[in-house]
Amino acid sequence: MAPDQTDTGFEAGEEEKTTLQERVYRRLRDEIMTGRFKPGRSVTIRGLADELDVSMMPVREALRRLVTERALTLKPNRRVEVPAMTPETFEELAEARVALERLAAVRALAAAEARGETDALADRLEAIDLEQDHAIETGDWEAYLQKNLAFHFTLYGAADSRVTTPLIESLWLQIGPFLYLTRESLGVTYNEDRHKEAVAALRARDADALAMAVEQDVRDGMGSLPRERLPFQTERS
Amino acid sequence: MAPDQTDTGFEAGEEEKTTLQERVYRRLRDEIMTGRFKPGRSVTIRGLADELDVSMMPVREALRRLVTERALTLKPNRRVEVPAMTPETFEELAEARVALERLAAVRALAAAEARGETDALADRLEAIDLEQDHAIETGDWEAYLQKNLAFHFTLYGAADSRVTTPLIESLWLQIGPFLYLTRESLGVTYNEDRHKEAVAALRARDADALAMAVEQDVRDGMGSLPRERLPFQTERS
DNA sequence: TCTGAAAGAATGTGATCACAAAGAAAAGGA
DNA sequence: TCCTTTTCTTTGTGATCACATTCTTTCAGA
Repeated sequence: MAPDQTDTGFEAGEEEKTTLQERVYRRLRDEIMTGRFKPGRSVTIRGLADELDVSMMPVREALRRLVTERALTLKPNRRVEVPAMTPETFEELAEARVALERLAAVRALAAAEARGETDALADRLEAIDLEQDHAIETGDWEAYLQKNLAFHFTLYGAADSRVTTPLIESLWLQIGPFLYLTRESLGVTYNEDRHKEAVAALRARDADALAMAVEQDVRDGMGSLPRERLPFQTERS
Repeated sequence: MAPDQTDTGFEAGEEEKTTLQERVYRRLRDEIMTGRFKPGRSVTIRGLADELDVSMMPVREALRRLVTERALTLKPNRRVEVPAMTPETFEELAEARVALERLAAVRALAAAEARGETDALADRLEAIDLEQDHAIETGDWEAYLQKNLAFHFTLYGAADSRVTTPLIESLWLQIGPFLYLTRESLGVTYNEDRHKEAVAALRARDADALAMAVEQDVRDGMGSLPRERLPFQTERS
């Protein structure tokens, strides 16, 4: 993993020599992403500093960074909390994902083709998709989400986009914790495998079909969740 | 302006009672946006702290925030600098703008229509556009950019999008300084007025036409700049 | 004149402290 | 029992300092 703030950081991280702030940030983000930080939980600088056995400074900067990335919210009281998800925000996140991930997918195809790595990329994606199928069969919700994330970012990573990819990451950071929170209330159900459609489009060098497969994948994944059973927050919990 | 980090902050700010860090952040961002921070300029915490007559802390947090928003870059040396623009990044920024601003425009139309404010919005946009025309006639590059920014964010602001608008702002923050830097090397030239097309589409409640007008406006604005004369950096300057 | 090592200055990171504001708890009055 | 007021605690913000790393300058040797 790169030592600076520009690395995507979505890969599982080995402990490396970086700044303390960076490690605190990664740890907190990981906990948020996997839903271990429940909305409404009090997040205080001193509390986390004690818990992580560091001083206030690294925690403070990590929290600010997460707030800037919208993984956390800064309330008018200056207090930080895990943001609550509303149906409106959820809808908007889905739309933004469609817009940006279509773009990223098309760019990925162009970049991979330019380097002659399109088929190699398709192979890698296919392998990930197989693992995801396995997760679905065994009903492993966390593994399913993990493989889904890997699929998408492996695809977009091929584009080497320093603009688009970070934007998409920001969206996942907002959606992620919410999806993990649904793991108790939902079984894994999937109608059509859009990932296989995407891989096929990739092999066919069909940008339009690829964009459509990605769009449908996003819509399926976020739209199929039954609204009334999602853990939207109306009050604190 | 809101006291927390979620406000867009693109409006001209009156001095209000916020945190020191917030004011430092706003000031630095404004200087970056208007190109007063030339790429390659050394940006140090202590230097800015002395210059702004505050301690290191507010500057430190403001810089980190700007780095997270990609208005500044954190080099591997841990030093912060104004990022250089490359043709590839410029192209990608344009594509991302098209994707997100189409979405924001369509959402703005829907939201305005739901509140019955579509014509009022169109009126406001028309007024801004007139001012922009004036800026073009007088050859005032800064005013032109300023009015262009106002037009776009007035439109998107109608959507009340807490997800999409910040993403677009992040893109403008990366493009803005670059555009301001071109003010010496370029005259203001504009072929067709896409803003008028956008207003017309808004009045006609035609989402597709609106999206197309916005897309063309973005492409015109960024594509019409003659590549060879843009201040891309290959070395430090 | 050029190259490379060494000394000095400058910088980012992290820790600790002071202070004001916000929250929570306790006490007082009806 | 309920509401208001007061006290005490907790929290974020900003300042200052120490230390290790990096950058810059200086100087010696060829």
